[in-house]
Amino acid sequence: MAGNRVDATAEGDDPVTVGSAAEPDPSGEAILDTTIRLLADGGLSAFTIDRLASTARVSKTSIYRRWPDKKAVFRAVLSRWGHRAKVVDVGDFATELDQWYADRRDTYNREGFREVATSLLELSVHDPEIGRAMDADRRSGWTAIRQILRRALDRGEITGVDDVDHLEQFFLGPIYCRAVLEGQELDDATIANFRRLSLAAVGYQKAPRA
Amino acid sequence: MAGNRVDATAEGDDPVTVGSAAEPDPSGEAILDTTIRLLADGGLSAFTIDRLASTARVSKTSIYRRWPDKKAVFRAVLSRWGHRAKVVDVGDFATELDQWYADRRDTYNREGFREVATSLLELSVHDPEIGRAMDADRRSGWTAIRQILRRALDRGEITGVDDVDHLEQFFLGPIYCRAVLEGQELDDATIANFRRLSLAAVGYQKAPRA
DNA sequence: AGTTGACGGTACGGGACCGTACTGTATTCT
DNA sequence: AGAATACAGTACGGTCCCGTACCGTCAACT
Repeated sequence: MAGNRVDATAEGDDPVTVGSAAEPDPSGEAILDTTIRLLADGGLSAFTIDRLASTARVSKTSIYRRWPDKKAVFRAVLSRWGHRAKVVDVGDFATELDQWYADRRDTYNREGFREVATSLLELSVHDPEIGRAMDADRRSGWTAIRQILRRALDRGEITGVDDVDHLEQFFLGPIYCRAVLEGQELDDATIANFRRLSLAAVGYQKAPRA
Repeated sequence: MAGNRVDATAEGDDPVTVGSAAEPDPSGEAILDTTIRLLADGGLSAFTIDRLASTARVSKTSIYRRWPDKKAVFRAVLSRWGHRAKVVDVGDFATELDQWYADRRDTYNREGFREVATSLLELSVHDPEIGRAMDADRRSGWTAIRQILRRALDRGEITGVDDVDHLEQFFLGPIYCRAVLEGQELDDATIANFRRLSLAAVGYQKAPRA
C-alpha cells in the first residue's frame, strides 16, 4: 500500500518524478533553496522540517511527497548546492588558474557559504549515505582544477610533479582553509599571494612550444 | 536563589571551581573525553546529555553541576581538544617544519579526529559563543607554525614573503584539506610532497650566515 | 462534467530530549 | 561524631520534532 514513495533505489537524490525525464518541479527547487537558507541562518541544530515547511510556505506534505525523510532532503541539497567551476582550455596554465581562482573567490565569498559548507560537511562525515552523495558531488567539483593541472602537465608548464591528487589539494587547501576553516574573506590580495606561492611551488613557466 | 551556578562571567569554559586555582577534577575531564568520543562516533545529531551521562557512567547531575547547559560542555571540550604543536628553535627552518609536519600528521590521523573536527567546526560557525572559544583555541594552535615561519623570516631562509597570515594558511591548507575535508590519510609520501612544494614556494634555502 | 492529483492547512501519535528535583549513599572535612 | 559535599539513580514536566493522516480546495486533464 501507499507505493508512491521513493523506495531506496540507491539513488534517492532526485524527487519522485516517476514520470519521464526531469520535470522541472520549481516548487521542489524552492524547498531546497530554502533548506540552504535555513542552514546558512541557524545551522543544523535550528533546522527542522516544520521550519522548512513554514519558511518555504509549503506544507509538510509537499516535502514528504518528494523525499522520504530529512536525510534525503539533505542529500538532495548537496547536488543542488555543488558549485562547479567551468574553465575552458585557453592554452595557458596561469590564465586558466586565474579563472579558477576568480570562480572560487566568488563562490566562497558568497553570503552564507561557510555556514552551509560546515553543516553539510558535518552531515556527510557522520552519515554514510550523505557522505557518498558528498563524495560524488566533490568529485565533479574537482574536475575543473584537475583538468587545468592535467593540461598544464601535458603542456610542460609544470615540471617535477606527477601526483595530480596532491596538487589539487595543494591548490585548494589554502583557499579552503582561509575561507571555511577561518572564516576570513578571500580578497584579491590574498588570492594573489596564494597564486604567486603556488606557481613558484610547481615551477611554472610558460609552455615551451608556443 | 540557587546561586551555585556559573552565571555567564563571559568565560564560562571552566567548570565551576569557585575555589582556588585549578583543582584537577578528573571526573570532569572524563566527561569531556566521553563527549569527544560520542562526537567521533555519532556526530552532533546523535549527541545528547542523557547519552553522555550514561556513556560516561555519570549522573546528569554531575554534568549540570559543572556546566550550565549543553553549549557550555561543547565550549569546554574545545579547549581540551585543542592540539598545540610544540616546536623548539633548532636554528633551521626545514628541520622545524618537519617536526611540525610530524605533529600534524599524528594529530590529524588520530582515530575520530575528522569526525570531531567537523562537528566542532559546525558548532563554532553557527554559535557565536562557541565560535569565540574556537577562535581563541585556534589562535593558540597557530602559534607553532607561525613562530616557525617568523624565525625563518628572521634568519633569511625565506625571501620575498612578508605576510605571515597567508603563509600559515598556505602551509596548513593542503594538510587540512586532505585530512578533514577529504578524509584521506596523511601518509608520509603525501607530507613529503606538500613539504617539497611548500619549500619551493617560499624559496627556501639554508640560513646564509651558518 | 467528471476524474485525477498536487497542494495548504491542521491535527495527531509517538518519541526524544533538556534541564530540574528529589531520593539515598559514600566520602571528606571539622 | 557530626556536617557538608559530591555522587548515582530516577523520575518528572515541558517542549520540541518527526513522520503520517485527514480534509477541503484548486487546477489540469479527459
